Amino acid sequence: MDLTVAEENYLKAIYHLSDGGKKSVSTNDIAAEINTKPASVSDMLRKLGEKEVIEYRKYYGLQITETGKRYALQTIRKHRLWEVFLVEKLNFAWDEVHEVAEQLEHIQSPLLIQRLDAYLNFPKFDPHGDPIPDEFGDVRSRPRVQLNEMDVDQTGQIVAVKDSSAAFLRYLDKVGAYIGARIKVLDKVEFDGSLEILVDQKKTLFMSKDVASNILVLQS
Amino acid sequence: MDLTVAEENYLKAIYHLSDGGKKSVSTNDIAAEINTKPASVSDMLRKLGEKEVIEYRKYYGLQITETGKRYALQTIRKHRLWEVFLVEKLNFAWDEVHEVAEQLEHIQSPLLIQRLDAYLNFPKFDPHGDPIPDEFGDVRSRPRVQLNEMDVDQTGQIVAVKDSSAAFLRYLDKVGAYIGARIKVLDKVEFDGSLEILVDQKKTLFMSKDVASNILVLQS
DNA sequence: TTTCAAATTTAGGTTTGGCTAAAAATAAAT
DNA sequence: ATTTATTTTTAGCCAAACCTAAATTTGAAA
Ligand SMILES: [Mn+2]
Ligand SMILES: [Mn+2]
Ligand SMILES: [Mn+2]
Ligand SMILES: [Mn+2]
Repeated sequence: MDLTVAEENYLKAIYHLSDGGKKSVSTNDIAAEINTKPASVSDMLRKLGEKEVIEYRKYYGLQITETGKRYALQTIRKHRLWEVFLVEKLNFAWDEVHEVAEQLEHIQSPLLIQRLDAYLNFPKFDPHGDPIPDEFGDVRSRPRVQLNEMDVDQTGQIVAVKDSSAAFLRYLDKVGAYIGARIKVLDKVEFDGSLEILVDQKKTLFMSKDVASNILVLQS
Repeated sequence: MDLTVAEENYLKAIYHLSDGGKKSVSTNDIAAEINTKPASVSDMLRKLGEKEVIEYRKYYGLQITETGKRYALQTIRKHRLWEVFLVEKLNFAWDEVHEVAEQLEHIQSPLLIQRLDAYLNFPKFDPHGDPIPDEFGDVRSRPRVQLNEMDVDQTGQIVAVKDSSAAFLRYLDKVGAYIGARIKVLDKVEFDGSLEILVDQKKTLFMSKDVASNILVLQS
């Protein structure tokens, strides 16, 4: 069976919102995620149910099926491989890749993805630190915590960002935070949860709790 | 104004069939070229006329406008740049690239094409020897003749193929003809137009007139 | 000049993926 | 146990891009 571009986008949104199939997802949440109206989502859910990529019970939520998960992961794999290509080979900044990858992820050609993967040297993570599923849909996830949940004096390495918006990524560029940076929590303000961190043993940085909650750290 | 994928494909077909805007094109020819029914073509021609990318007079032919030409050349540029990428970087064979390039040519991102062009070192020709229009739509065409029209003892270099079908390209691979090969016409059979050529001063090759007519040569 | 075959267009229908407005179901609050 | 607010679905439309079948136009042949 072949999915349309719209169906691929819905499935990807559902996969993300359900946290990989764990949580149940609401019609309104999907509508917000992909910028459509709830009425359109209802319609599509019926169709996805008929194609058996989700299990859909009207008025109650939906579950993504194993088949659906495979399709979603395939699209995510393509999205992230293209993001790596754009950054590594075409010198895109990490805040410029998302829109283009949203288009490229729908190109149909197994050979293309296989060759691209090899050309990029089988990368395991995309420019935002997100893991790239292998061709069978297996994801190697690393244990990671939100920076705002770390305690004073704890150390680690920035491995990913939760928010991939251009605004957030450019802010990180400006203050000198990047994937791979070694960090240490120097201070935490009780009142608002903001914190002071040391980056690469030389630069100190103040950030709000909101910013910190979008930075994911591998603790050491 | 933004064109849909279908509109881009129609415009590209019209550009090719009209030989770059020179000849007039028929509804049936377009239908054959893009595998649709004449009725669908009529419908689309009306729309393209309204968008003023062609000048359309019902029952009489159509002319592609300057605007239309610019769009067509933009799509052709993207198609050919992607073909170069697939062959040079991802090790696709020259008979494997067309279908994928048909999809990639519709990705919308001026930055992507600009970077891709630079990454490929501003190539002037695609893997089939066709010229790549520059970002302004200017095409640098070389004078070239069909191999079947050359006379005995004339020499030259294969610079392009007219037929880019996988079947034809694989045939050329098999017999050892390729873009860049130096050739000399050794003999021509009066009866059926078939000919014997010398490739790279070492290998002789017999081919039908039909095959020869799809090989384009820069004479020397 | 009439006739006729081929090319082309129009009419009417389908699928996909949207939309708005209205109806229905669920869940929360009295 | 009702009422009410929220969520979700249904009903009815629309546009794009195709289709088949029926009309129309054109141009060539009789
Ligand atoms: Mn992305
Ligand atoms: Mn990413
Ligand atoms: Mn091609
Ligand atoms: Mn080509």
